[in-house]
Amino acid sequence: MLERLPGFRDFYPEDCARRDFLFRVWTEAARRHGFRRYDIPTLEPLELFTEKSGPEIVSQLFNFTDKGGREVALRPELTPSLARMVGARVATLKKPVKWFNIAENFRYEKPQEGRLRSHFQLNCDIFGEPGPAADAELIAVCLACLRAFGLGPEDFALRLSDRTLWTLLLEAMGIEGTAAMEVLGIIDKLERTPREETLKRLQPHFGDASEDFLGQFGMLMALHEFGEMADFMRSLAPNAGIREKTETRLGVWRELLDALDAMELSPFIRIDLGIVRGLAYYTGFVFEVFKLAPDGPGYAGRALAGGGRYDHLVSKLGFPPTEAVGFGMGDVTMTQFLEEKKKLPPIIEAPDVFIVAAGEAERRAALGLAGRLRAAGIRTEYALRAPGFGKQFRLAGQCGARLAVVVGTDELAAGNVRLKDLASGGESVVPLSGAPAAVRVALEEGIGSA
RNA sequence: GUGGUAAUAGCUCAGUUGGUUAGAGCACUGGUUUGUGGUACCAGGGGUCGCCGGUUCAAGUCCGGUUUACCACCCCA
Repeated sequence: MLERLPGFRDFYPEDCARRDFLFRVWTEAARRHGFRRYDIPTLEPLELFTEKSGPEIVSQLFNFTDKGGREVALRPELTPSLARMVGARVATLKKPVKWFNIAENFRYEKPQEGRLRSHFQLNCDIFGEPGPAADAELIAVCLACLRAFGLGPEDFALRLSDRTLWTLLLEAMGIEGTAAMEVLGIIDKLERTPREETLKRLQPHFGDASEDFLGQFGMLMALHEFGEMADFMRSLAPNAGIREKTETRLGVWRELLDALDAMELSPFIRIDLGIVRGLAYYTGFVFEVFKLAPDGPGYAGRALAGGGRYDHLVSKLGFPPTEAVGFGMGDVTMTQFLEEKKKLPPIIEAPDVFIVAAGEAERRAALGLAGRLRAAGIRTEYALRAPGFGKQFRLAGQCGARLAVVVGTDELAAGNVRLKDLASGGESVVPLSGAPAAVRVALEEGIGSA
């Protein structure tokens, strides 16, 4: 038997209905925040991804040589394509550019929980605005995309961190450039790495003082109040230059937190410098959204969403420098989360009416009626192979139709059809010619059983 | 890429120390029912027991390999 490729999913109608629901909620949330939808090709030149992430990325791509000899790859993410689109027209696009997209992404990785070889991702990005107002706006739409499902601060939290602050901290400790990037990488994995292993990795950068530095990282990451964090950062500044840069950055923090507070989003925000994110291209505020652990204060599972500022990416791809901030949110983890929280509504795919025809003679009239009802926008079903009368009613009940329309011998002879409200059992007789209008009224008001 | 666990009907699973023709519930199809349903009753279809090989008189059951899935790593959004 032929099987699916590993890491891919079939979507049966009920799965598709659920996915449509997810996408619809996301789309509406994004549009409410003024984001416009764009789209990009599924297949891209391989170079687009190696340019951004280096040649190692190829091992994680679905890539091949096409019939024209081009090296191509299925997109693993859409940020590079997006940066290209924006970069190509950056001079004429009205700023800020606020765009969103929901698309399938592919990665050649070993499939595991919450992580397949194909998944759909919502992406929202803002280009052309360097100030924290853009970060606040982006965080607002990200939170909205979760809240729109009925999830609240008791369900999830956004952990907010800052690459700029980390860079300053490391600079204060005498670590800069690529060494700083490496240390950030170690910090990124701190939560899931044993202490001894972390110390070993810090050794090349801090030598015998590794233990002290790790202690300071730990203290910083444990601070979740802005005031405490600010004091801690000030206390570490070794000279006036870094002190001034730190003070400036803390001012930007204050602006961001103030905007989030004004939008009444503070209950969702946790200052948490433990987040640095693996990607090298992030430059400023970064964040990840986690579901809260059912018991206790911690977080559970894989990140539901993640994002941040990446001001250098567009220029790195060869376009004019353009500030950018964005986030992504995947359908796999999101669906799991919604199921867990019972926030997926029952999917109703039932027709509005089911037509019951008495016999062959009535069937022509029934088909004609079906056409007219459907033209009037009414979801209409009937049995393709007309079984007995009782059987047709059974089908009407099973499919969940709200109304049965009976095209009966006596009714038809008088130019009528009979409507039956399948919930109340109430019936009424209406003229065949006026059936669509009568059905519409019956769907809205129901038919009393009296 | 490494290790652990698992794989029996569309789904959830049972299947004794290896022993006749591999079962249940749900789902599906038909009938009871050619003028009243969803929720009654009866019947039916559906399986190379993931795949390949081995041990044995005999394998769903034991052994080896392989594929896939899940879990933990590695890597990474």
